[in-house]
Amino acid sequence: MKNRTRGILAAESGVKAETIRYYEKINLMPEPARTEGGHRLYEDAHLQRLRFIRRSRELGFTLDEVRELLTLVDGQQVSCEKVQHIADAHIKDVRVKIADLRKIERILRDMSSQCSGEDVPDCPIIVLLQDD
Amino acid sequence: MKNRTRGILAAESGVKAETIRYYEKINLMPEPARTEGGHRLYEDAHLQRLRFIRRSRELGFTLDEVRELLTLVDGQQVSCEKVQHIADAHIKDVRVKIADLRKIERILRDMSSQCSGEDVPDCPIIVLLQDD
DNA sequence: TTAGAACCTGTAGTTACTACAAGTACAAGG
DNA sequence: CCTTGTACTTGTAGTAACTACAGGTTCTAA
Repeated sequence: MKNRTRGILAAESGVKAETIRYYEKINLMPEPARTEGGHRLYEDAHLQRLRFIRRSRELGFTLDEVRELLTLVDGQQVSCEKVQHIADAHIKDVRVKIADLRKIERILRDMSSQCSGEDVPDCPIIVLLQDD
Repeated sequence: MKNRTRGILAAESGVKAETIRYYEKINLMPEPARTEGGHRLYEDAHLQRLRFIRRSRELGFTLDEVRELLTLVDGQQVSCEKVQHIADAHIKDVRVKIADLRKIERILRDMSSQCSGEDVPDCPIIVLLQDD
């Protein structure tokens, strides 16, 4: 019910004011009403939508995935199946990323442990980075 | 000793030909000699440097970090201490990323498990995404 | 009324590439 | 020697998801 300016919406949603404008530009957020002078006025629906976007982004969904999710939300009845499909695909991505980072962490740890930290001519880390 | 064109260097290094040109533009790779007609001719040193860059990138170092590492390599004597410092800072970054992704994975898993996949009016995933 | 904060617009910068378009060089086969 | 096709040359624009201006206007509170 309450109308708010962009700065207020930013504070309420946790999304930066400039980002809100960006989301409007790429049609992720609908254009709000304006004051006579041209200032944006946001309603509760905007806040709800923006929080949805923020939460989705925090969970690592791309803006395209968020857009898909929002399309499903916008439809009169949400297709649970489709939502779950998007979420499950994303879980897979996240798991792959974790596995990759674990490998990287192990290699970095091994490299660093071989380095005494003293200024010897051939730093083991550099040598390892040069290996193919 | 062997000279090579950009395409050959790309094949030997595992870095795409266009990316090599990009690295030259941002002064990560030195300008190579040219044929009379203007084609680039790379030497072994270029290959070695490019492999170093590729390996560092694979381990998640940013180009700025790679640049720092290369500066240390370029110095007549490598400072092992500085190299280890960069590597250790990067390990920390990687660990933070892994921790974040684990949290995300758990939340996504929980969300998905609450969703039956049937088309009920309020998909639990959507509801959870709307929570603040 | 006036000062200053917050807003408006459009545009450029960020990271690390990738993908053109339009033209030139080179290597191999005949 | 000539042709043909591939690989090369350049500069520029696009990608994701913002972020940061500049230069000007509106709103709010004292």
